[in-house]
Amino acid sequence: MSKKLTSRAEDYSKWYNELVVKADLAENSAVRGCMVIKPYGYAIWEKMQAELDKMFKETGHQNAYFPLFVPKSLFEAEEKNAEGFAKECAIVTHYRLQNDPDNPGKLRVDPEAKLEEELVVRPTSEAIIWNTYKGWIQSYRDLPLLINQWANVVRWEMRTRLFLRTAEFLWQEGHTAHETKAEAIEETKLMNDIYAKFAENFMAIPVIQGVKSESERFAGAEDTYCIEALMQDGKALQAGTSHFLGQNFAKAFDVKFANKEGKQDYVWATSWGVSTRLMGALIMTHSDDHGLVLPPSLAPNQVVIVPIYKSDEDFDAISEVADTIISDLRAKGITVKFDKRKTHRPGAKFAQHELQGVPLRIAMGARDLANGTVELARRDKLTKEIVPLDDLTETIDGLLKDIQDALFHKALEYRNTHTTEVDTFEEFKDVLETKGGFISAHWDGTIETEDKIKEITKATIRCIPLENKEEKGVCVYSGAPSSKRVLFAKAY
RNA sequence: CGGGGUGUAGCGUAGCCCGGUUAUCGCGCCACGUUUGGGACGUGGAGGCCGCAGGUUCGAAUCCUGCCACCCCGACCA
Repeated sequence: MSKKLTSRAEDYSKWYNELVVKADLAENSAVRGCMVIKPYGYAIWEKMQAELDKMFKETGHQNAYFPLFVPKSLFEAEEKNAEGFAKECAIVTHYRLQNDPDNPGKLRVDPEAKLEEELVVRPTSEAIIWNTYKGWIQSYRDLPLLINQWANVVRWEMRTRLFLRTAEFLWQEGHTAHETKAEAIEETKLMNDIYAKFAENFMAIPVIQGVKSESERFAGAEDTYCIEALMQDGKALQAGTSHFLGQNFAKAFDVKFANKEGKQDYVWATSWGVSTRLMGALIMTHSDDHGLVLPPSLAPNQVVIVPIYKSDEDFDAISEVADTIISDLRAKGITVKFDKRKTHRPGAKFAQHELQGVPLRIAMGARDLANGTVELARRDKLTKEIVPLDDLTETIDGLLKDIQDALFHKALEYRNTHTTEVDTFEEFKDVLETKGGFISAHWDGTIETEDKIKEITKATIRCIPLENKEEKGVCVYSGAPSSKRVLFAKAY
């Protein structure tokens, strides 16, 4: 087995898969297309959950939980939504097994136990939630209703990939109901903004906020806002979405309320979500050939201490100093792990912690004890320095902030140098092929052009960026007039 | 679901074309000893229905047929 990861130049997909498995984040399960998230990977997910949850609650949202199963009749109530997800649904048709008379020791589905109505395993929860909201909303006094749920969903995809597209995945989905259209749109934008802040400040992943074109829009939505990130191989990844659902679900599920004038009106809705896919974004944004690189805010352990010793006496002496360092760091809110395993040599520990992306490593041996120093190594730049034990806590605190910042700016720099404005289709194809990344170009606004470009180049419109200014131009493909540049890329 | 590829120990593999001793090698694993400032070394050891089911043959990992699984490229998608 090679000690290094596969070179990404050779095969980015393989590199990604190897990294996910070797860094102990996740692996494929025995169930087709499903993923086992291992403890280390799950610890990262928990950190993400905690931060998102905090941001949701700060903006007035509450958590709740709705059923995994959606009766087919409810599922099909909002037609566009149902149609959009129909091709990737897992369906429960029976509720009992029995001994198979033809195969002793085996079980079969009891044909007598067929459900009256099939149950769809939720690919998303709008249907079951709006059916419930119907009973919760009667008056404007019940609004806004701001609810989020942490759940698993199932989408029976043809092709799957660890974290990026698994048959079952974990996510949060927010579902809100509002009195007015303006308020619902405001909520949609607010949540997209929260996702952008989370991605950039917490995960150190720069994102572009924008609106989806009609063909990429969520089934059943009036408008889909999104955050788009650029991966190191030049492909784009949709990292989060926030939908303005208009009154589509309110009408489909008959959710009306009495407004201040005493008249009945349908409520306005939003839904928004991010998933374990964000972990894929994390891996593909920051990692290098030594393994994962974690921003300090997401690392289960921000610092690891590796003792280097020959005798038990040495170890005891090092442990004593290490204990002081640990309590100082913890007092400052920094998470630290003392890797005191006697079964592994220092070199093996170094390699493992690098693979797992621990931001800072302290190595301490007899030499350091004598000098009152430690060796401090930072994961992102792979640099090492000898630093004095005095004010080590401050040094580390500063370095962690610096790493968080450096990771974001490195990724931002990459995105900036891989975002290209083009004005001709020749240039479009050339940039896509030779350089990749985001392509900013004029588009005539038609689905036909979008489809044609996709067919020829495999690039899709990732979004119409919110920050793009009005600019007169002509469509890169059709030559028809256009008022704004949009962002194209090959996507995951 | 179309096109291509691969299934040999926990992982990565040799052998297959041209059938023939006890299935190769590396990593990992176990024991003991020596080691420990960047993935240690030595000695010994355990681990295989060679994807599954048939067939051909004195004899099959190897040849034939069928099936299954996985990977890659499409279509689909957060």
